[in-house]
Amino acid sequence: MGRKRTKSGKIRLAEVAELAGVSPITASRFFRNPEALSVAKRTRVESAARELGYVPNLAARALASQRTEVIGVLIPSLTNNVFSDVLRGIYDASEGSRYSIQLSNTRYSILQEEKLLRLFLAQKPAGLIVTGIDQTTESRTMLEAADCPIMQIMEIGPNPIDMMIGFSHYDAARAAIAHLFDQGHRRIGFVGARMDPRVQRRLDGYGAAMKEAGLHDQRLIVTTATPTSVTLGGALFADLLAREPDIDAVFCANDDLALGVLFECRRRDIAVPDQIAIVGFNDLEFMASAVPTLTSVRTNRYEMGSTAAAMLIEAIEGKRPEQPVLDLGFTVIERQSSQTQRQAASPRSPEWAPAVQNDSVTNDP
Amino acid sequence: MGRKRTKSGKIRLAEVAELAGVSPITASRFFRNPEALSVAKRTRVESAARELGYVPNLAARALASQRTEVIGVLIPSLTNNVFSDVLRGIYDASEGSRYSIQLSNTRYSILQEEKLLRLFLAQKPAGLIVTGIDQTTESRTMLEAADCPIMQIMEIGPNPIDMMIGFSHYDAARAAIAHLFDQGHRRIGFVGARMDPRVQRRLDGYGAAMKEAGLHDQRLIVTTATPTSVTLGGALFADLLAREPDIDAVFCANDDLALGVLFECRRRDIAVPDQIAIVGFNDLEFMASAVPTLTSVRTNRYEMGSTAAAMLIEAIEGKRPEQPVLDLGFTVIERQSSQTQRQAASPRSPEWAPAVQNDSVTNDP
DNA sequence: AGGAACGTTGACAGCGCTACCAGCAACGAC
DNA sequence: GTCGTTGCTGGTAGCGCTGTCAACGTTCCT
Repeated sequence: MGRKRTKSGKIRLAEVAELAGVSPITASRFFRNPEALSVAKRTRVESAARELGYVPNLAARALASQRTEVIGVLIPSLTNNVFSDVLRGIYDASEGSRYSIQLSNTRYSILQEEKLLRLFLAQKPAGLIVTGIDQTTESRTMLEAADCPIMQIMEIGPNPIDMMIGFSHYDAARAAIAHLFDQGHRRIGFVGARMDPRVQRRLDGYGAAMKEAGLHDQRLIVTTATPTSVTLGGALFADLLAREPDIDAVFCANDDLALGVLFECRRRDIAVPDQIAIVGFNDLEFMASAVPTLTSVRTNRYEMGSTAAAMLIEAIEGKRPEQPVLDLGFTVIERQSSQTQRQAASPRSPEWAPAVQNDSVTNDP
Repeated sequence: MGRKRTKSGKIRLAEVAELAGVSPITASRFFRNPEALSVAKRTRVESAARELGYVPNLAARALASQRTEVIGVLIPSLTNNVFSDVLRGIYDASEGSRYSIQLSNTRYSILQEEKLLRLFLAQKPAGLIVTGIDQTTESRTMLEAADCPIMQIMEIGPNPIDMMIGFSHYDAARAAIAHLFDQGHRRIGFVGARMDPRVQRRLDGYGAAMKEAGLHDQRLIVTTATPTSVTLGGALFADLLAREPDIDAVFCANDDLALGVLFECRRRDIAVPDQIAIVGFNDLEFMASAVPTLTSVRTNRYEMGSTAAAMLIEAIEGKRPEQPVLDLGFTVIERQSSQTQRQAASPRSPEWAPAVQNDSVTNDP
């Protein structure tokens, strides 16, 4: 009958092995651990595989080996720019590795996260990336019991489940407020939307800084559970102004809100930064380009994603990092929107020039 | 010895079947086609599965059935807002279905796309979503030979591989230019970046409209292969102005560029729309919020993703749509940035108000 | 020279599920 | 009463790959 062919006409490992003149198991090893083969067989299998155009059947491999080569990723939003940068890092780092990414959207719900976690874990992923440190206790239990490496990203905190990579949103917010204090601002408002745990911690950092300076005032804080948007930034700022017309600065929980505030200032002919300073968070690309250029807290999102995926893959392959918690820090990028008159008088870049960024107040741990 | 347990301690279908007092194959059917079972057995299997907390092993299922429940998605960019909206639609529509999404990033390279396609096809996906209509001939051959439904998204054109959903970028650009003509503009510049095929077709639409009006001038067109950004919008606009100071409008290939142009106008004290009108493309959220509010061409991105996934799943399950090509149309959203003095004199929304959108020039096929 | 140690290879036996087809009961048509 | 026909159920036989462990040849040491 000659050599058997798989029903679908696809090449199997057995065919490769036959052509190479080795046993199937040896051919199998070639794909998983080539170093274990003698050079002679290695080249024979390699050329046989190439000649036949062999592609391994992942389902069969997963079934036989009792594990998959899938990294599960749980993020709260698919559309938030912040997460797309992180995601790009994750995908870039996973490319070229044998692992593929399985992505799911928790929509900022830890209950949804728990549900998805259960789904993921049931398929024995090779590793898992989850967002933040605020899982349900049930989720935490499952993650701790999981027999694969776990990476928590976006922020750092106590009691990592396994590995953790991010930065302190609390400290970042404090640094932003410190910068505003430096520039002489005192009545600093806070504008926040969505209020997920990380935004909440930024608010906490803001609150702590204000309290220490004896400047805290609950009425300076405007937040909403509504998803963030530029338009919302303008609306929240309008609320803030209506309540507290004497504010001299606004710290926005993210850059979209900051842009909305800027537009609202423009609508009302409020001079930025002379009448009101604006500071955003994340340092999205447009911040450097706005008029005036907008101060923001830069976070290393792409690096966070790529490092997380790279570390996770290392851990999957047995090389656990000596430092399981990595603080990627942040940088307050000071731009025109928060610089006082005196400093703006000798601008580092002329007003009309394509916005140039000047880094400062770095926190690189 | 009692009942056998899987090595990992997980519940297998056989255990469920045993508890339910049916054969494994009957239990299997319960999960794939419950209607085929008698009501009695159906409930027995269901409660047995629940009691044991059974979760099917997808790898075994894929191996035995020779097909996966994976939908492959190939998009050019993970960070472009346009695609994140589409993706969200795809993920939302796939949720609740049995299918999972396998995402890959082609980085705007059709060679990379071909490579990824080969990878995907080798794993026999249940269906495939690819971006655009400009595949390599090799890719096209593979897709046509694939034994799963294929969905092309983002635009429509002749010769669909299988199914197609999108809109005409050419027509959308023409509609935008027609609107500018309506408003009395004649020297209309084009600013484009990245220049992927869809941006190219917008440029073609612009060119055709200008030619027909006898206003075409190659010097009005500024493009670059560089990835798009707000900052780049400002820079390209600066180039355009340097070359053609007498332009009275700019059509931007996307909204980020438009925002950059707006900021650059502000930097140079150019009045918008009085001196120069601005029209963007995609109608991202911030366009309605800018000062002045920015005219744009709205596209139905989320709907595109969700409909594509829903139609694909239907097709996978044998219910092919009677109409395999779906035109989702577009809408020119006219805002302050392109409305002439006369009309602005009686604004539909006061200048200072939170931006309100007024839809018009709809193309809903 | 004998044996241990190492590097390399192969046989066997599944992994958990489903395709295929056969079997059986219940029912209606002729 | 016999013969389909339909609806449901089960047995058999893998899907393509890898874990385990034994066996082989070679080298190096004593």
